[in-house]
Amino acid sequence: MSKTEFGKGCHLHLIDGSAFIFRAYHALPPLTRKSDGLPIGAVSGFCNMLQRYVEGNHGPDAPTHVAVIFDKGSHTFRNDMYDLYKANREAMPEDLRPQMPLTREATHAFNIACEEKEGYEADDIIATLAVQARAAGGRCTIISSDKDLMQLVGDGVEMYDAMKNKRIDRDGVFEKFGVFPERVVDVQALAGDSVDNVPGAPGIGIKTAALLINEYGDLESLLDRAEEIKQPKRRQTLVDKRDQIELSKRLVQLDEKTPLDFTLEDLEVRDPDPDKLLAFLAEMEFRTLTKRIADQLGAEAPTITDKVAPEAEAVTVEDIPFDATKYECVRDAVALLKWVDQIREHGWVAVDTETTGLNEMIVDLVGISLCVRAGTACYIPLTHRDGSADDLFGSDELAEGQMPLNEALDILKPVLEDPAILKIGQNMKYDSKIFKRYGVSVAPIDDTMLMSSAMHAGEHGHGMDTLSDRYLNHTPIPIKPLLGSGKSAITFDKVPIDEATAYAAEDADITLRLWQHFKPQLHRAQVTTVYETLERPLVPVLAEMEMHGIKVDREVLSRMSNAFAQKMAGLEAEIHELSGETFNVGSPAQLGEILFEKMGLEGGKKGKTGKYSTGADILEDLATEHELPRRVLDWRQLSKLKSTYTDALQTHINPDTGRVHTSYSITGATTGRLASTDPNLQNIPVRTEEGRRIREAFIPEPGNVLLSLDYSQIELRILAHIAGIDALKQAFADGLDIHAMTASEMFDVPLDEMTSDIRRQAKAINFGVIYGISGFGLARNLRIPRSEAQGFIDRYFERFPGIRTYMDDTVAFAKEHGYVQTLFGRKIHTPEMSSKGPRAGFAKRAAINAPIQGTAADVIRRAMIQMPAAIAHLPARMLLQVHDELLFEVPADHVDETIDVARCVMEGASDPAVKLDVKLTVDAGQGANWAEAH
DNA sequence: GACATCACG
DNA sequence: GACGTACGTGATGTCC
Repeated sequence: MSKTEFGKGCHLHLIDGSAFIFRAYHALPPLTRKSDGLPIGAVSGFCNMLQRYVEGNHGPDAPTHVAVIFDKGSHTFRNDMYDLYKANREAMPEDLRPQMPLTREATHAFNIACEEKEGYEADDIIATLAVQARAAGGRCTIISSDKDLMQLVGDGVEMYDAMKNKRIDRDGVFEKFGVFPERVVDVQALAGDSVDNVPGAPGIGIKTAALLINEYGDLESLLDRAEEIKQPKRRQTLVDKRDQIELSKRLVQLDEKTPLDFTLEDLEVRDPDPDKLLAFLAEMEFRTLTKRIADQLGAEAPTITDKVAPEAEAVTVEDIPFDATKYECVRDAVALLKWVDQIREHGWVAVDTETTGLNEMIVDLVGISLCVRAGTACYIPLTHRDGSADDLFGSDELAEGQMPLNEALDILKPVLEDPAILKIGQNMKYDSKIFKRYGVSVAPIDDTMLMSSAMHAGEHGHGMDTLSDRYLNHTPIPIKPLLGSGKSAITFDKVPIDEATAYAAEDADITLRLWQHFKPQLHRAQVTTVYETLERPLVPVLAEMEMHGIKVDREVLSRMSNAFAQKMAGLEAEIHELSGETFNVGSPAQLGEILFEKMGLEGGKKGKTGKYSTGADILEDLATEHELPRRVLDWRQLSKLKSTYTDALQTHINPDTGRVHTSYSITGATTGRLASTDPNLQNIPVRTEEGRRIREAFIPEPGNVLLSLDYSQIELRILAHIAGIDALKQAFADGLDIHAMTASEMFDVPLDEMTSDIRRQAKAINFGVIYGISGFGLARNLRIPRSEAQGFIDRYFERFPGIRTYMDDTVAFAKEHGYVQTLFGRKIHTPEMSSKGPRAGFAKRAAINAPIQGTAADVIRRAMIQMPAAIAHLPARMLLQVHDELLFEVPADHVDETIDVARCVMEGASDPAVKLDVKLTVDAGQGANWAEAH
């Protein structure tokens, strides 16, 4: 094999292997190999990091040479100089030790050079190679954030912090040390390092060290001229501890002449051997990663055994009992700092906030609970009020024994924002919005609610009580007795601190246990990708949209409310006149009596409660013969618009922001769709002219416009792809009117002779197909005889036989597996599939619909997740999502650019995970309000 | 709190 | 052969 000589134009990547391993070990729960219980969490994380590294290595700056460098053994030449070097290092965790050789194997499996040398630290090898690369005229990037390596930066050598996605150059080093790389060892020699047990000069930290070095030029001059230092204590230290400081310098100085038995040329980038790589991953039983890499390499994924070692399963059972009396109430900084230490030790923490209500945009923070391992949790009360005080104003006084809110946040903020510490929550969107309002940006996160949704959508809800009952066999302390109900209900800040501690700390304890239960299961359920690409990344995106809100013009709504009230009064009088008595028009029961008893109209009883049904479709039929039903329909429309929209929306305008802030439920819909609440901004009227005008109240800030981009026929396009209907695909490719095309195919009418009525019928059929069509349903929708509707359906299946195959296959799959899947791997469980009677029909249709609706939901989720970065350079904001539509607010002079970018993201949202046979098309609209934009 | 009704995709 | 149905949501008002 001929090797390219390393030289100008070459780019060497050096990966700090030990850093990768420790980061992987602390970021993941203690995973074990299913078949024999071998600990493999760190190996798994390590492989994922390598994989992500390889994936990201394309483009102009790709490396030509690469190696992963490891530490070997614990005794190095530095121990010979100073026997206490790294003496206070904790022993390697028991479950990490057996994983060390596996990480080397993993590196070989990826066909990346893997180097280590007895007696030397990885840092020395890295230093030697970096210097060699520089000398040969090439460049070098050290993938690590270790400050000990910063002395190497400069002149073609850079560092890259993969975690923070940040390059570190000479300026970056200066930021960290206050000196440029060539003086870093001098500063380190003075400042010492408690982690590595480098003594340094007592009482001198990095800041002081940099100051001294910058003043005297370098360490040697400083020590020689130490007598000139003005501060007596500092002078004394430098004089007395000269030997210790010089030793420290030798300890931190990297050895750039490590003898190596390989050359730079040996590190040339090589493609992995698919067989070897996949065999290793399969041996580790990494199901998701094996499959993903197999797909990428175009190779077949090896099968992975499903057998479970009996002893391996037994140890996973959680035996620690819940005990609310063991929870700690943290009342001062000293106690809190102990918790911070524990959090840093573990690398993760379960967090829960207690607040004065449920609206994150309004409520106040009352307390915070933390948990680092099952049974070990605390509550930090912060703003509890003293309700027990006798004087009248007692309830406004802060209760005794709480640390100041700001002090607690100052201590917790670095932890909550630390990229190396995982914050675990149940519905973290809520807590991160609360924290955000107090200036804390929580990241990175895991969310047990989203994990449950990824694994169990369709099986049950994902609230904490449900999950705890189901998976921990423990019923949480109910909140009701603490807060009371009705008029006498209190807010959490009025709950006595001891009761609050038991309740709040338990929530964090439960959350941590759920996480430990769920995290290893994500892999087994094959939904890690769903969780990591479609669920978790949505949290910050939605949090930002919700907090930003949308401006609503109260005046417009108020005027409409008045107009509606007037019209309703008129209609009500007419209705009473026509019926001959005054009654509550809003009562379906009273209306039914009048229509079907007093007036004797046709259209009998229905409903389980024995009441007459007076739904819009029934009244619509009656309206052809009588005036009263029409009036009632009109009244109902106005009543709906007024109560649900023009009145209610006003109450949702936030007094501080003047905007309306909805809340999206990520797990609300089983299919993966979002749901919008408080208020629901996904059902603002649009279908009728009067209703549509409500959208005129949704407006941009002055100088801005509202921008609406929506997917055209996304569900039908996805159906065409999934069911493989060539005629439909072709029609979309040709940009045809899809409903007209369907009508033409079905009724043999040429497109140029199409009538709106025939097209309308075809449209109903197309939608019916998406919903799991039935003759009855179509008949009712089109108001045609059932036999005729059945004829349409038969004909449709004749013309598009692929549709029937899709439906049959989907139902069969659901029956066999108990779930169906979207194109992106989201699973929707169908537990009702095995039931008998009418429920089976529902389950069937839901199973047919779920992959279509769910895939469309996945697509727009992907677009939303990409959007913030895509529009970061623009002054545009994403405000709302309405299933297939995204609404933006943008200054008028950036409209076209925003449309281009957002459309590009939306139309390409399925790439590269899924290659659709059908192009996705996005329509755009803009205007001075939502009615104009849509 | 169940139910009916109706707003959206 | 009868059953009793379009899929997915949330908010409101009535009535018990």
